Amino acid sequence: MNKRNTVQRTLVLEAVRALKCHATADEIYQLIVQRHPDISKATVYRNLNLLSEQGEIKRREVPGGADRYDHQVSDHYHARCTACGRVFDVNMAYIADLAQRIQDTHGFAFTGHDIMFKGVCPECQQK
Amino acid sequence: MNKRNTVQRTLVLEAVRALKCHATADEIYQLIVQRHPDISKATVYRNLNLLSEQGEIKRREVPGGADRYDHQVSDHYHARCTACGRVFDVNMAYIADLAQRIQDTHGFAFTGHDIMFKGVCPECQQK
DNA sequence: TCATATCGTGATATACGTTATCAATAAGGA
DNA sequence: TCCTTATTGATAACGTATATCACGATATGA
Repeated sequence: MNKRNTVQRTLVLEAVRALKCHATADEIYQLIVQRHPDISKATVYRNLNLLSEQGEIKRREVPGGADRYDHQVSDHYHARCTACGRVFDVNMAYIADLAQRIQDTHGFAFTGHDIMFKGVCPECQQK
Repeated sequence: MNKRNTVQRTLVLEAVRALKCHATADEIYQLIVQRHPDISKATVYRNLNLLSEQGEIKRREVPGGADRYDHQVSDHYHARCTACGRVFDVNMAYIADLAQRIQDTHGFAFTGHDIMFKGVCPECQQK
C-alpha cells in the first residue's frame, strides 16, 4: 500500500458515512468545513476518488447532476426526483443476470449496469 | 404554438437525424458549422433543448459525459464503453413494468427508468 | 529518534459542458 | 407593409471536476 493515512482522508470517509446517503462532493465539503475550516475542496475531491477506487465508498454518477457518494457499496438501484434532484435508494432486488437478456451483444464485453428510476418524491408531490 | 420555424432550428434537427445516434451537442455543432459558419453554439444548445421538449428528438443524459441527442425517441437501453466513452444502443426489450417490481415505493411517483450498461466495446478490447 | 524520500495538501488555475444575459435580428400575424 | 416579440449571435457566467505546483506531512529505514 503506497497510500498514507491522512487526517483529511479520514474526515472525508467519516463525512460520507455520516451523511449516509448520496451526498454530493459539495455537501461533504460543507460538512467538513464546519469543524475543519482549512480543508480544501480539492482535497475532498481527491479523497472521494481515492476512497472510491479502494472500494471504501461508491461513486454514483447521476445523469444531469453532480456525482454522489454512497457509504453503501453494495449494488442497488436508485431513483431521482425530477423536481428536487435528490437521489433515493430503491427497494428492489438487484438483477445480476440482466445483461444476459441482451439479444445481440455485438461483441461488447459487459461488466455491469445501473438502473435509474425517474419520478417525483413525496415531498415534491405536495407542492 | 408560439414557436417560430427558424433556419437554425431546422438545421439542428436535420443534424441530429443525419448523425443518427447519440451525438453530443458539440458534434452536432461541428457538423452544422461546416456549411453554416455563422451559427452559434448557444443556438445549437437552445434548439436541442426545445426539440427535446417538443419530442422531436430525445436527450440521453450520460453519467460522466456530455449529454447526447438521439433521433430515435422510442424507449430503449444503452451501453457505455468505459474505455472510449461512446454510447451504443442495446438490443434488449424494454421492460415497461419494471417499476412494479419495487417492493416499497415510499410514496414515490415513478414516471420511467433508464438502464445503462457498462462494458468495453469491441474496438477498445483490441487495444 | 532522526533523516529522507515522496505522498498529500491547499490554493489556484484550468477544463469542460451548459445556461444566462442582452442588444440586434428576423419570423409571422395584422 | 409594419409591429410585436421569439430567436439569434457573442460572450459572460456558472457548476462540477481535474491539473498544477510549491509547501507540508507521513511512513519507513538507519
